[in-house]
Amino acid sequence: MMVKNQHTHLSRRERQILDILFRRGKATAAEILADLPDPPGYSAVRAHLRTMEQKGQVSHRAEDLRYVYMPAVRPEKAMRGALRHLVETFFGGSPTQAMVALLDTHSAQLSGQDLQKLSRMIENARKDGR
Amino acid sequence: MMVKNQHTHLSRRERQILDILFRRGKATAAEILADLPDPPGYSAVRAHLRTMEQKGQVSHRAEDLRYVYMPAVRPEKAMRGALRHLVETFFGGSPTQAMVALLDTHSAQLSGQDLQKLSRMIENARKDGR
DNA sequence: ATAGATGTGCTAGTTTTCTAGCATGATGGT
DNA sequence: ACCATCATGCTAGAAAACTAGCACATCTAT
Repeated sequence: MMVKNQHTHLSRRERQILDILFRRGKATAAEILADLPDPPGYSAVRAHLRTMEQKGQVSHRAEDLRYVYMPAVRPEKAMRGALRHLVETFFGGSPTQAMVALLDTHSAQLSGQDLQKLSRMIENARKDGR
Repeated sequence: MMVKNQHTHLSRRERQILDILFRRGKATAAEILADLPDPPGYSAVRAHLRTMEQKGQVSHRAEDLRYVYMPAVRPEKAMRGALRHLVETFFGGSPTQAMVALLDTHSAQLSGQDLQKLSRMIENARKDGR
């Protein structure tokens, strides 16, 4: 049914809430509220969650007498979409450029072990490629 | 003045428009309209651009008798923010994971040459690291 | 010089988003 | 048993986003 970027329809608050859910995996209304920038009232958050559930963006289950919400789309899938969108928007569609930037801006957080792991992965990709 | 993610305040349309501007570098109202999903009227786009300019999100200059718009923040900077946000949201803050995913989902578009280049960069990073 | 095409600015209205407040039910401690 | 606490559902109003339409300016070709 070709729903487009899925990401570009969301309203401001919806996007913020979904991001939090992706980050945490799952969360209660109160937890979401705590993470929200320019936090509104508790009621507002719940109202959003309810409408988002209706639109099929999140789902909930009762747990310990309260609702725990989670994204309705598989994180894997959302991640791929976000990645593609970012590569498209800032790197002219070149994943290589994106990786270079990643390496560059986050180098401080990369351990020697991480780099080794990456190195190996890349070698494998090269072998597969030809 | 500690403006937060900058990205999370934007309204739906504003985000769409800014993304287009980052992708194209600069664009006229008509070009933006052409790229916009669920395209509104031409007037609506111009109105948005005007208010966005007031808010300091875009700037324009006259060129060939028409206005050409561009992002007001340096693409470099916006890119870093977007990258950080994505790493945070989907990869638990681990740039390595992000790179793995990138390698994974875009492998088809990566040439042997690209991979070689990456390999070299990573080697360099390792040397620097210790 | 006049009509058509294409651009801008501005205003005002509709629609969507966002929010608070109130009514209600379950739980747990005193 | 009762009150305080914390949850939910729902409704209605405020605020922001979104949009179209009109008036006017400039250029181009007839």
